[in-house]
Amino acid sequence: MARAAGVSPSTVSNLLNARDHLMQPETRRRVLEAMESLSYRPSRVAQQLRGAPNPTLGLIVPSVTNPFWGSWAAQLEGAFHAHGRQIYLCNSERDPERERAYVEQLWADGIEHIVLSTSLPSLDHLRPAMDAGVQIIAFDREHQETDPPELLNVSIDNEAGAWMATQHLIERGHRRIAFVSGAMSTISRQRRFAGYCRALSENDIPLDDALVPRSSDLGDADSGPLARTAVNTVLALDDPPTALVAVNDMFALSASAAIRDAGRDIAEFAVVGFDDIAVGSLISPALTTVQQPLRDMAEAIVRLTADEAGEPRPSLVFPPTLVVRGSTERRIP
Amino acid sequence: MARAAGVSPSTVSNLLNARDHLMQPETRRRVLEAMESLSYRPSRVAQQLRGAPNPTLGLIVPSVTNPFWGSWAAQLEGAFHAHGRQIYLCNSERDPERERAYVEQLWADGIEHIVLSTSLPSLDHLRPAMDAGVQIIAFDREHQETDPPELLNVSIDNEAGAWMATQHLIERGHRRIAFVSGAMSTISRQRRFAGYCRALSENDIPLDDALVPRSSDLGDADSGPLARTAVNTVLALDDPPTALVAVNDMFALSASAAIRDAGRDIAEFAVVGFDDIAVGSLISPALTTVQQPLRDMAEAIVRLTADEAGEPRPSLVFPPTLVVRGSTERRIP
DNA sequence: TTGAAAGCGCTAACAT
DNA sequence: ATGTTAGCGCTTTCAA
Repeated sequence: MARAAGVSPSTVSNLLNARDHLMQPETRRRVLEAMESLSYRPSRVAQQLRGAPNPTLGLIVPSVTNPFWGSWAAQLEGAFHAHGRQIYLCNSERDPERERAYVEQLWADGIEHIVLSTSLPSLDHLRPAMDAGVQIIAFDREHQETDPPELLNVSIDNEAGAWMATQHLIERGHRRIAFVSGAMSTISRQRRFAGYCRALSENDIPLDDALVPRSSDLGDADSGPLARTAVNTVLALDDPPTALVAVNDMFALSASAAIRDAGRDIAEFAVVGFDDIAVGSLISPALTTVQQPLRDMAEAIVRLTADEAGEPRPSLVFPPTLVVRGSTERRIP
Repeated sequence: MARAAGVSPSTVSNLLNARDHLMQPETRRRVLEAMESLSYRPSRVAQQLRGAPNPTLGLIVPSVTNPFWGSWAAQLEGAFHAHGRQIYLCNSERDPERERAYVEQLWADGIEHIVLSTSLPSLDHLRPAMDAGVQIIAFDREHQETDPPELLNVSIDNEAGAWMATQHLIERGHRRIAFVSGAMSTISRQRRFAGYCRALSENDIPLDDALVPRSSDLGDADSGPLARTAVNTVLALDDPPTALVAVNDMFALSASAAIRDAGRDIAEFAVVGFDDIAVGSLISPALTTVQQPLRDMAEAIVRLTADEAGEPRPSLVFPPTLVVRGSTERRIP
């Protein structure tokens, strides 16, 4: 391009990088004019080859179909937008191979920071990228003993959240409480289940495996069939539950639908979700759920990525909040 | 890297690009070994500087918070994944400036195809990128007279969809039908409104402006307050509506919540949405809505982006489908 | 105040 | 069967 303005590349570069104090107004004008008429944009690709960082942030989520992940993406996008930074969102379906491919693609595009919202126990598939200096921030995944030291984890206390949900039901008199989830192969789900177990145990309610239907499918893309099977299983028990804790709001809604479809009155049943998706407050009965402080978490991540490397940066755990609504109105005498 | 394997760069390049028929097994081994031990990945940045295309596809959506856009993103991602291609999702909040910035960022990263799911009437802000050869495919935006010829539009027939929704209500006996939307500044919303008007007109029902509350806010991120205001306005009329058509499912759910909050029995009211988000079928009453054939549309886009340039590629319009569920059960005698 | 030259990592044409 | 060279578009000395 520069050539077409009748000046040397370095002159253009100088102007581009605000090193134009000493520049002849006339020259500047000529260059600016040529830029405009050619609608020239400096090639970020060339800049990156020279070592400039790609300012964009990568965000990988398990399933954009689940509105929770959409809200999280929007929240994080908003927080970074306020700092003039953009986000590329990637959908992994929680497939480690897909996750690896996205991380390597972002890496290949020179992106330095990736927020990985996938709570898989092992992060081995990301080793090469991490070794190459890609900074990974894991979201929704509490710190593990075996994690590499450069990994940052940002999460709520999932165990505490599920404990609150379960404790709330117990306080309303429920003692037969099902736990509805897909596969529990992620760290956050394991923690949620642990919170459920602790609440039962603290209240001297024995854990009944029959109330925790198992599945090997995560149900991220579609919780419907899994929740239906689970609900039908527990409703068929001799001593069926009067309440259920779902591993997330989509499971809660799917389970509620299954209860209705089984001909039961949903008002006779208490349901608690997890995540606080927007529709939870629009439906009837409105969904009691556990809320994550997404805004605070997004801002913490903005700060983490702005930090100069080298400083000690601990993993962060945020407190969840129980939001009580109509779906847990009923009290058991 | 190559240097560290004791061979020339071209040798590495040859191997990388499967031009290794004539290669000494011993040499190949040495190179492969060095790659492995350094966990070497060819720099896509350098490759792009040499002219290689970035295989990733850009997808810009108005609001990842709306589950419809999440489903669309997942659908398109799945279709491209089947062809070994990845997608970067960007959230524009329907802000033209944000949209422009994302398009230019994708352009700067060497991405050639962008699916732009924003139905703004003018696309002037994207001219520079389009002139530079970035292929833009507009989704949810029917072709306009003033569109540049290289623009491809992929959309449903929004007018027909809204006509079906309104006609359905009329057939159930409703004659006072509100139209609930945020700002109608997008092409798809204008078309939907046109379909509503045509159905009324064909049935000799006068269009009553009082049943079409106006707003200047699109309500993409949060339809709640807009829907609430709209509902309260129409319910306060002397001759209030018995049914409503919403511009999308989120507005339908928000409006239903507002009706309930106003103390009305939702069963006395008929509601039709638009988009068929997953939760619509999980709630009670389940939401009657207009479905878009997302799978077909995603596959059409895969084909469009695979086409060699130069072939004539017309804009595509798909037919919507009315999905009747419980929210329009009631008949007016 | 501006320009010339080198080099980032890769590929393609050409040479050996 | 492998190496050499030039150049993609930019930035950064250094020189003029």
